Amino acid sequence: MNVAIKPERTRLSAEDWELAALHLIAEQGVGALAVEALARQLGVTKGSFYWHFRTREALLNAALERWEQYGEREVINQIEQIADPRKRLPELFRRVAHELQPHRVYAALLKALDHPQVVPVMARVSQRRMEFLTTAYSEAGLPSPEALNRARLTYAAYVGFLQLNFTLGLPRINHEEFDAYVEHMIATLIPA
Amino acid sequence: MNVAIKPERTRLSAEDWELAALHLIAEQGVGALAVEALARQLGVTKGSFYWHFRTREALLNAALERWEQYGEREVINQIEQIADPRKRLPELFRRVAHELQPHRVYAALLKALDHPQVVPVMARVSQRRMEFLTTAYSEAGLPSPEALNRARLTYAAYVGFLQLNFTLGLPRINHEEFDAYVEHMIATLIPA
DNA sequence: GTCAGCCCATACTCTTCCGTATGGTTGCCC
DNA sequence: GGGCAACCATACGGAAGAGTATGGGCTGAC
Repeated sequence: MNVAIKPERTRLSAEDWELAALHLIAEQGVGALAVEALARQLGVTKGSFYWHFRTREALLNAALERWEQYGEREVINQIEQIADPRKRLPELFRRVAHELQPHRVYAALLKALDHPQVVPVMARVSQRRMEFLTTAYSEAGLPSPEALNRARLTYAAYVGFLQLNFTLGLPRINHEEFDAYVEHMIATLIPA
Repeated sequence: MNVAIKPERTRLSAEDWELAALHLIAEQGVGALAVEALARQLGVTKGSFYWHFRTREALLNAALERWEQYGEREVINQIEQIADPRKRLPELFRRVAHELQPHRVYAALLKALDHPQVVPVMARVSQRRMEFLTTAYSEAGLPSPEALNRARLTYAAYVGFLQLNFTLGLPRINHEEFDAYVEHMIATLIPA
C-alpha cells in the first residue's frame, strides 16, 4: 500500500513532492502530512525534502495552491458548455455524484479548517463555487434572493454529504439507492 | 482568555476534566486536546490528570460518552412534545438555527473523523438524528422512500452549514439574511 | 574527462507531548 | 488528633517529528 508511486528510482522535483502531498492529504488528512513519512513513501530521506522546500509549511502552501489552480477549471468549465441553463444543474448534480474521487481532497481540507493555511484557500474555492451555483439557479428561473439561498442550501448539502459518507461511513448506501437519492435532490432543489 | 474556569481553587473531579475537555474541543478541536495544556488551563499539573485517568485516550472517550449521553435528550425530547406533526419540522429548523452554540462540539467532532475514537460516537448520534428526521418527514406526509431521502438531504445541509459557517467563516451572513435563509430552507425542504 | 550545480544521505539538535515514579499535602472520619 | 484515602507537584524517561549541518554522488555542459 505504501509503495512509492514511481517505482523506477529517479530524481525528484518539487512537483513530485506536491503531488505526493496532495495524495497523502486525500488519504489521511492534513494532519498526517509529515516530511519523514512522505520521504519514506517516495523512497528518499528528509535530506531531499529540505533541498526543495524551506519548511513543511511551504510544502503545504505549494500543494494547496496547486490544488486550487488545477481544480478550478475542472467541472465548471465543463458545465458551462451546456447550452440550456435548465439542464445545467441536473447535469452538474449527476456528474458530481458520480465522480466523487476528485472531491477527496476537498473533503480532507474540510476537516482541516483549524489550520490557518487552509482557511483562505477553502474560502476562495467555496466562494467561487457558490457564486457559480447562484448564477446557475438564476438562469434556471429563480429570482435573485432565492437563487442565492438555494445555492447556499445546495452547497451545504454537498459539503455535508462529503462529510457523512466519505469520512463517517454512515449506513453504507448502495448504488441504486444512491442514484435515487441524487434524483430526489434534483427534484427537491431544482425548480421545474 | 485561558483563565481557569473555576477561579476558586478547589480539588478537581473526573467530571471537571471531562467538561473542560469538551470545552476545549469545542474551541480548538480534538487535536488540541493535550493533557498538559488542559492542566494549565485548570490551574494544576499533569500529576492531577493521571490520577483521574489512565491515559489521554481515556479522557477523550469519557468526554465523548458524556457528550453523547447529554446531547440526546436535548432537542429531540423537546420537539416531540409538539402535537401537530406538520409544525414539528419548521419548529425544529428554527430552534436549531437559533441555538447553534450546543452544536459547536458536533462541528468540532466532524473535523476529527480521522480519529478512530470519535467515529463510532458520531455514527450513532448522526444515525439517531437521521432516524428522527425520517419519521418526522413521514408524519408530515411524505411517503416512505422520499421521507428517508429528504432526511438525508436535510441532515447533510445541516452538517454542511456547520462546516461552512462555524469553521470556515464564509461571507459572514448577517441576522436578517440568515433568518431569510432558514425560511427558505423550510419552504424548500418541508412539504406544504 | 572534468567541473559545477543539482539532488540526496547521514547524523546530529531541539521541541513537544505522553506517560511513569515518587513523594508531598489536604480533607475526612473516627 | 491520628491516620488513611484522595488529590496534586516535581522530576524524570522516551518517542516523534521539525529543522540544520555537512559531505557525498549523479549528470549534463564544455
